Amino acid sequence: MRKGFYGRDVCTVAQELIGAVVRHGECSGVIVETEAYHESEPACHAFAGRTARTLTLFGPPGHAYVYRSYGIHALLNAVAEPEGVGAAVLIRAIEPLEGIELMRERRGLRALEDLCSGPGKLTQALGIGLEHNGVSLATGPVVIVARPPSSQIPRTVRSERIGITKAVELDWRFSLAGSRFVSRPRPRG
DNA sequence: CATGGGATTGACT
DNA sequence: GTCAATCCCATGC
Repeated sequence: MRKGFYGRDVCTVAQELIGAVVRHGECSGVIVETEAYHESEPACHAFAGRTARTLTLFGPPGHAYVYRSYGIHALLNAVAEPEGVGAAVLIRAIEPLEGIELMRERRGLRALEDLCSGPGKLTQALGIGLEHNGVSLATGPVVIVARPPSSQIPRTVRSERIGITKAVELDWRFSLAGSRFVSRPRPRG
């Protein structure tokens, strides 16, 4: 992504990441679903302030924040807002693009729609783990690349975030309209 | 130091 | 629809 992309309002970053490509090694996919999290609202890990766990959330924008969820899954976020502000965009689903056979091996599945249609699924498919916490998304090994400027601007749908118990009223979930690679429950429309 | 809950998934009824 | 698996760490005593 261009310089300065991540250091802006986290919702803007979340919406504009739809259509970008995330890549790790030979595997890649188009981002079709994201959620924004900000230190000002209680669903965000940064809400409680700086801790050992959330340190990268407050670090420079454009780096990966990877953490373990429910003791099992690694979830991939892109740190946003200026350094010192705790905010990140959760990558919730991607449309598989390259390295699909390797993704199928890692996931133990064949169906394209099931490979990366969830935040824990896509990290497993791409081979992303806690060891990638803090890496730069510009230099890798996990990178996010902008969609071609000539390509059409993706039509996005805005809805409530998934799986949280606090600040559920905020419409901070963004997904690619009509995509069958979005996680469930699907946004209305 | 003990405890409890979580930005989930997959297997099963 | 229900439910267990499994680990990090924030919180409270």
